[in-house]
Amino acid sequence: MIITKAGRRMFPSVRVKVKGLDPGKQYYVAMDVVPMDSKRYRYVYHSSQWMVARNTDHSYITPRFYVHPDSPCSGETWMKQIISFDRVKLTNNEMDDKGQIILQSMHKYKPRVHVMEQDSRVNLSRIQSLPSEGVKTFSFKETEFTTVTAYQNQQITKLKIDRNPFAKGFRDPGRNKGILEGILETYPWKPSVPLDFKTFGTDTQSGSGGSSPVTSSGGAPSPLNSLLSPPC
Amino acid sequence: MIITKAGRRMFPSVRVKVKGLDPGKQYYVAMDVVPMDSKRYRYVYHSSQWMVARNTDHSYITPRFYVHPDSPCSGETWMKQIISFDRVKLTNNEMDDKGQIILQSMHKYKPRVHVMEQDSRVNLSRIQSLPSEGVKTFSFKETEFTTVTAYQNQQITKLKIDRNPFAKGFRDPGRNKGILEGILETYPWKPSVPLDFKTFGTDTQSGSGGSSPVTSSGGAPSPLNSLLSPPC
DNA sequence: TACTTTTCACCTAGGTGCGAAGAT
DNA sequence: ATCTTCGCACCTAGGTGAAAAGTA
Repeated sequence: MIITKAGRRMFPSVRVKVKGLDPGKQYYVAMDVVPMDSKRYRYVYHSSQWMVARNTDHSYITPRFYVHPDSPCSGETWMKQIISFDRVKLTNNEMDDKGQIILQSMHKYKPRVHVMEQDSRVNLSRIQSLPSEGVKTFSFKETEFTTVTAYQNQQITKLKIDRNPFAKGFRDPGRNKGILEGILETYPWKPSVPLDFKTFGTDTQSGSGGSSPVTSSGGAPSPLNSLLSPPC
Repeated sequence: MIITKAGRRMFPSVRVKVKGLDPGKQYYVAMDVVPMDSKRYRYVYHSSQWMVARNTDHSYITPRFYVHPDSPCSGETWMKQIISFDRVKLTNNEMDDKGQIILQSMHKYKPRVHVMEQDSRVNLSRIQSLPSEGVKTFSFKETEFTTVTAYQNQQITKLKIDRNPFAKGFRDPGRNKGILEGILETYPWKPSVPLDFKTFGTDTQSGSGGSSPVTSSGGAPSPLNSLLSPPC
């Protein structure tokens, strides 16, 4: 994943579905990115793989949280939409003052998604760490990535150019779809099983099914629903 | 002010400063637009003024609220920034389902700003009207406007073209600044006295001073301040 | 006649990878 | 030698009033 001083969006972005929430309760949904290890990597071109370049980077920085802009929002609303973190920005600037997620280049990371009830009456702007109760954390092996300041691999570059609308200007219209393209179009980008607030605990990986059918109840819409417009 | 089926931003937009809030408490800030009367107007070009065209339009629609996207937010944060409603959109489509503010063309309106404490434990998505306590409402004569689907007055058109960045393409670079331009540049667009949550009651006009100096206290910034990023 | 709707060129605002230049 | 930064052309996304066409 590209990181820059000014901050760069992730592509593809983290997108999840959630179930098992109480439709009437209010929740915050947030994301952070944690290191897989403390190793620095380098990409070996001729063998097309990442190798350990150096070990033990010190200076562990407490990860920053990105709170989903729809927060806080009712369980009902969270559950009926895809929750997309497409505005998260990654930076390598340790002095960043724009609340962006700070990472080191040439390292491996894993995004996490947190779902927390609002009514655990902690003032989110004052606590030092995530509350230990009323929070569920999810992550997926499929979303692990390596940070770079410039792409190391032609296939990744092509993937981004072909899939990211903002890179359309670099697309090569003359060429037929290659092997990679074929793989991409059938690849299951994300598990079809929604995050289950009731079933999973902290830092659990998904993949197998959860239970807890979604009770898609519905408080009657009121004239003032627009108070939280767009519907939230 | 232009209104369209798809929704049109206001220009200039409503912008306020607030003081007298409890820095530690959480507040919602919202805006709505209420009719000045139930009259329909027409613009008489040769006398350059709006005349009553017809009286008593029935079908009073409950105004929609636009909640400022930073809501909820601490009093401390609200008070240290200009609160801008530049993303509000006005529409003449009574069937609008995007939460936009619905108005009738050729009528006169007045924007209002509401500041309310969060802890009045009403679920905002379920109540039928604004709570009667813990809410302060402000409005300003300077912000009254008449709705149109096309400008009726060349001076207004020129004003918008000259001041709205998105209308830059229509600017006439050859012409010197006219009389209107001169007036505009010295006009006090908004009162310099911030809204005082403690002093004013419901639907009060500003203009004279309020008391209540702002105690710009400051809870020490915590690592998790970014939980509400951008700073809020 | 008196408004409203639609389409359009022309903007602002900002997200891409490229390639040259910079840094260590 | 290896990684990072910066300016750039080229996009997406969407906010303007003009002018033509629509409505009643």
